[in-house]
Amino acid sequence: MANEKVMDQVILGLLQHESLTGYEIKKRIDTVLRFFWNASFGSIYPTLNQLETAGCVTKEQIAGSGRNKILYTITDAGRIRLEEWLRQPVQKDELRYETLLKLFFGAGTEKNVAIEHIDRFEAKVKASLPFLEGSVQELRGILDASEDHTYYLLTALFGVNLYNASLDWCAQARKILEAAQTSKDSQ
Amino acid sequence: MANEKVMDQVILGLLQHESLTGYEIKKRIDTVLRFFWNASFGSIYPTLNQLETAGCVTKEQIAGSGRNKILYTITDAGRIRLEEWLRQPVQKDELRYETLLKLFFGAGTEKNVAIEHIDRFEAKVKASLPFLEGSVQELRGILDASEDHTYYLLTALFGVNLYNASLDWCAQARKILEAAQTSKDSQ
DNA sequence: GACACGATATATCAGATTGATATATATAAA
DNA sequence: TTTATATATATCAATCTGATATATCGTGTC
Repeated sequence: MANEKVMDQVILGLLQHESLTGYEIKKRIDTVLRFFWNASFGSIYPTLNQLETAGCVTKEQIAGSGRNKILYTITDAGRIRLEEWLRQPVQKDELRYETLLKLFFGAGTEKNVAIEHIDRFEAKVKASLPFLEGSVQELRGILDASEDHTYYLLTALFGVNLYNASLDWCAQARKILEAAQTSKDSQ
Repeated sequence: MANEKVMDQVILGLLQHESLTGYEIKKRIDTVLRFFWNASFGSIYPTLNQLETAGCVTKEQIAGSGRNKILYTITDAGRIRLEEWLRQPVQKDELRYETLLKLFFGAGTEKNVAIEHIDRFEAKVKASLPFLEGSVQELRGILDASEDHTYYLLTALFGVNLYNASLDWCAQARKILEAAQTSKDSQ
């Protein structure tokens, strides 16, 4: 048993809400889970087959008009497996920021290079914030409609906190670099 | 060429500062890079061999007293390769939080389970903050001693911002869950 | 009507990474 | 003396990513 494969649970979690194809699962991950989880087709399709073998999901061929399409539905066994996982303590929360890596080793280049990394990082964060802030606003308005909305709100709120803290940091970081520049210039 | 292997650059970045063994590289990653990057022996040792073959590092057998030990030193080619990478735009900054995943799918269990996840998350963050805050304080005091310190400060500062934002979120999240609990109880 | 383009849809593979395990010595504590 | 922990390298199965292949569908445009 050892370590549960988290990908299994992501798929079961999405299927608990509605039956989906592999392609639709990928889209869900890329939109709603995007800022705290991601996955590729190369892990989604094999995992779906494993879950079917394990009896956690059932396949259903949809013959749209020649194009093949496979709809997956969660089973009772799948729901039980998901619920058990949800109760277990979290194994790992991980941050993997190449931006911080390039800054940490940044003394190897000019300060301008570091500032450009910060500018690009800031631009990415600013581009992502509106979606998260929109989600928070929307979810706060429909909190009573479904228990799900409360949980979605929690995650979106984390994103807003993280991204605002990131923007604060961008301003602080630029100030520190500018100060360092000044002291060096005056040597 | 396509995508540079980031692990190569992490090792070159650490070796730029001082020659190290594979084991010492692992220790550096686990302490100073810990909160925004990590790596296992299974990627460090093979990568070191690849870097040697590519002429980016040189090996040196250290015969301490029977125990084998291999010290790696960066070459000029390695320094050039690192500097080129430092100038290139960041490919990917990634967050991978199992905690948010369990909360997102959390309507499948009781609210108490969600609160426990938040409590454990908060405990982990609180345990990590002192090290980061200590680093910030220390680095601010020795900013003039080395250009490196400015860059180390930037990354430590990001950690402090992130972790403080995380603690804020824990309080917000608990409040939201408690409010939802109340409205359900009063039905 | 022909053509191009992007979205839908599944599948596979090389290369890279993790977490575990194996092996062996050194050091410190009980 | 024994036990445990730190130092040190190495390898492996399972897994994941990013790329690529294949094919259909819908939409816009020349």
